[in-house]
Amino acid sequence: MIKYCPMCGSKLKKREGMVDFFCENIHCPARKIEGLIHFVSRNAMNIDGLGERIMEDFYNYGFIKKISDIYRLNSKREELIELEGFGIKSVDSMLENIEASKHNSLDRLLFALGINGIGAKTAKILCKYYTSIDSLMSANSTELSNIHDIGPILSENIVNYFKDENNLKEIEELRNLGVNMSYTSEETIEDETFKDKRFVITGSFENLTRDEIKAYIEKRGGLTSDSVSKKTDVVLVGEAPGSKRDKALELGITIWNQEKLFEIMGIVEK
DNA sequence: GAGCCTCGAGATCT
DNA sequence: CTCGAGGCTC
Repeated sequence: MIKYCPMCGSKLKKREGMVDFFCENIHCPARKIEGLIHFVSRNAMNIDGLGERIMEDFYNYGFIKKISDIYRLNSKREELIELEGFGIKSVDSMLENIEASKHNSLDRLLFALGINGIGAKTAKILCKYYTSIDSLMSANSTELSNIHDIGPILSENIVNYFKDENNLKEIEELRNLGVNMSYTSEETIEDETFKDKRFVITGSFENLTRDEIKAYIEKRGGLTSDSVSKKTDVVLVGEAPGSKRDKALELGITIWNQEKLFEIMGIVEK
């Protein structure tokens, strides 16, 4: 079944293993909006109060056409307050959150930029070798390929991204607007309960998001990943698990249900 | 020992 | 999908 983009009429492509469709047309407004939404999203720049809905509206009103516009929004304060559904409080809180995001570490920014193939994890890996965006920008593909987990394709994607005039311009704009471009976050491990244990999470848990569980595990020296393999130590199975549960059973991997997880978290936390 | 292939593992970033 | 390990060939 072929689907078409409601925004520009181009064909929609399905991404392998992903639920969403995306528009083939690089210049499609829908794609630009998607990119902007990605930029502010939880695991990227994490700007609260500027969600999907609002971003779409702001794009259509012309307040935000490109990512650097997010950091120019404070000059539109008076206009924003006049908008329906907004007031002094919500606008100021949003602007504060935007301001705060300027201090994010480089790995968040790298992920937020949406470089092809560079997700949250790969962004962190890159930051271990390049602690500022300038050093990353001046790296060539041979050098990048030498990094474990970065191969020729990712290297090319990175180099090409930083070759693009528009991208370079945007990065300079962001820099001038005060966005941090160096790696500052350090992994804080509280204890080693889960040292070198590999976890996979499937399904949902009461009162806890996946990210919270993930953070909990990582703080205790554990690792999380998205796919089950024989290297996985524990699979956390919540409500409505996916095929990961089946795979865990197939491979005979330890399974913890919600009860077990909460029990362990209770013991560890006291 | 370079150049292939295949395959398991793990990340993808809209 | 991409990466890298390991196996195979020349």
